[in-house]
Amino acid sequence: MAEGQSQNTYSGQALLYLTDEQLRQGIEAMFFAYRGFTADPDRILEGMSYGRAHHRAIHFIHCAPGTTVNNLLAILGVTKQSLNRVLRTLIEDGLVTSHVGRSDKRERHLTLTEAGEALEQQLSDAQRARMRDAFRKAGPEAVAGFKTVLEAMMDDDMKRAYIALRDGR
Amino acid sequence: MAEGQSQNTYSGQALLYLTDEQLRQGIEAMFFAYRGFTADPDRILEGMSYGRAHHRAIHFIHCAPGTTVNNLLAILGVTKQSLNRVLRTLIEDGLVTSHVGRSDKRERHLTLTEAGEALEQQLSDAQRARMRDAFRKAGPEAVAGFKTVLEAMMDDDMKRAYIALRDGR
DNA sequence: TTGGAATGTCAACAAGACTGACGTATTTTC
DNA sequence: GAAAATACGTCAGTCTTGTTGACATTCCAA
Repeated sequence: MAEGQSQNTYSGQALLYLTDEQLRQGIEAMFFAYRGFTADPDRILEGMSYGRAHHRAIHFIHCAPGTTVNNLLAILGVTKQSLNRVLRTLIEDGLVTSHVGRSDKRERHLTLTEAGEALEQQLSDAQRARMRDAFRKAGPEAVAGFKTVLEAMMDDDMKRAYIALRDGR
Repeated sequence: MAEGQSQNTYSGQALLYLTDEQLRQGIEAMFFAYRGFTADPDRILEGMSYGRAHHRAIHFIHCAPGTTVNNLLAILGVTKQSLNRVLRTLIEDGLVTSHVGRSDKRERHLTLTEAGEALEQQLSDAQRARMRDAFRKAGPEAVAGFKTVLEAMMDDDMKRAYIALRDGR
């Protein structure tokens, strides 16, 4: 692990947090933390023939009720065919309703049913509980830093989607 | 988004960063940031018949040269069948070598070949570049908070693996 | 009005995860 | 020394979730 150490020692002390070793730590922290992040909802979903993809769809339909398939596509970053399979099962199972658009009949507007909202609640309760524990342990300043770094790590279009969701509420 | 607001207003100001809305923001930040986090290596890997699973294996073999299959299994959190498929191709392609253990001949010790190290370098350069940009934009205090929150979000055994890797260097 | 663009659906396939069962070599335990 | 446990590999089958390709419907603008 000696490679590339030299290129980061330009100005002595101030940039020590940018050494390759620190960056590698950050990378591994992301990897392990993401596992924890998804563990609880995954556990709930397993055995009910749903997966993480269903969770994501439910999450964002809950946040933006009446959103279109295309809109959801942009947020989730998958192909429409992939999303369609997930949506189809959710609609069949009565968790999501799909309404033909009034002004543009090509569009389908998606909404959670009562059952869908109930599952969303269950999933996000579990995920929030972990996030809340982590936030509480870390304290408000750490949480601010956490969000700052994550935002800086996003692709530009993902950042736009994130900001739009955040400010749209 | 009116549900559950009341349960977090116990003590007025101090815990505002723990509202459901703040937690939801954190959840979405994790989702979007993780996409950015994996985007660059994914782009490099695509078209060379490797995927994210290969990247993860290469990463941790690089970090702990001579590690055993069992060890890697524990860190990656997948089944041996799943890991085996990945390792087999990496060994066939001459990126990883597998040596029978000296003291315990049941074990296989895994190491990156020169070609393997080259690919690791290419992948981690890309991932570190993004992490470095994010860290630099956010500043040292934010980075400290970022790591604190991520660590608090891990499952206990993942945290142990993370700490061991961190302190083992 | 007609042809292109946009939206969404169906079908087939691949990667990567999983379980379960089995085989082999080696080590540990009784 | 025999039996149990461990480490690893492999075959076969399934599931989720991503991909492309082909196609129907709807809208809009030339």
